[in-house]
Amino acid sequence: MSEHAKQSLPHRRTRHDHSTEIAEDYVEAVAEITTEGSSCRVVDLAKYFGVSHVTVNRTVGRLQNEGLVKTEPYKPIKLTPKGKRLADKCRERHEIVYQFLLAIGVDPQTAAIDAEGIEHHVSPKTLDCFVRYSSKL
Amino acid sequence: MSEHAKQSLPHRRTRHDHSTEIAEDYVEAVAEITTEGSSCRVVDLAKYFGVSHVTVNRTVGRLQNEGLVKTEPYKPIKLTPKGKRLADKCRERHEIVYQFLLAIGVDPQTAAIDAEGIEHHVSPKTLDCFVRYSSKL
DNA sequence: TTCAAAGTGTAGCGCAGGCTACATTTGGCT
DNA sequence: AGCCAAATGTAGCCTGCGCTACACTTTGAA
Repeated sequence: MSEHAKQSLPHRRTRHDHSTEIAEDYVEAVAEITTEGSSCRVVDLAKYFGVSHVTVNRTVGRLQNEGLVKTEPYKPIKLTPKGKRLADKCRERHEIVYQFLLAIGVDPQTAAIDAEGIEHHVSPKTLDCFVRYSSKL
Repeated sequence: MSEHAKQSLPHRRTRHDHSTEIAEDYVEAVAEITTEGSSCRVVDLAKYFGVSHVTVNRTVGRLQNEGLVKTEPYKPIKLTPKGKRLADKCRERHEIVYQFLLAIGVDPQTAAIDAEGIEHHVSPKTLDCFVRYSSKL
């Protein structure tokens, strides 16, 4: 019975975070695509995520409302300072998770896939443990 | 450019899995609540996940369509054999992830929370690495 | 037995992500 | 300049998860 109270906290957290994950994925992608040469367009993100340009468009609109990106019609997508900060944080975390998976013996391709899924659910504390372990080798 | 093809696979996968995660969480919860004495009711799941009974009701309906659970109006929720199998698999995977986090030095409470988020994104290969590491201590 | 509380079901709303189909703008090439 | 293809925008639909409000069963206690 009091099990429920104890359990509900983790679950509640997991559930809500979903739309945040997408925001993180997008700013990460915008950062990566932008630095990779030219600018980041809707079509780039559509290819990157394997979704239609419509989905990208609406999501970018949401991110703009949240102050993470900046766009004008038919113009490239840029990160705001806030978006840049988030992207940097995510990129760093992503790298830590990826390197950690490699460190425990996961093959690079699997590590790349799993890191994508895992990164959003790793708390700072756990991330610390990842760093500590990776650097121990 | 060919970067995109390489990248889109991991992302596509991550994205789709979301509704599957909830199915996994539900069968896991039903299994846990049911074995903990009496039967699993809508209200139990609502408390467990910290959501309204309406949300539980609809989700249980979906899971019934997918053949994971069985219910009749005003009756308890039971797992089908298929649901039981999934629940067992998830429980095992969950435990592995949790124990692994403890093994690398994460505190129990944080490990419980992070395990909830991480478990759905761990591939069999990575899970193997987790097992190997945990048993190495 | 009766009746109120707890549990469950249903209607209907919002948000977010997915899509196709169609309209519009850009941009490059002849 | 003109035109076509690619990129972008818009309309409208579906699914899934979240909710409140309200209706209906179950159930236990007076």
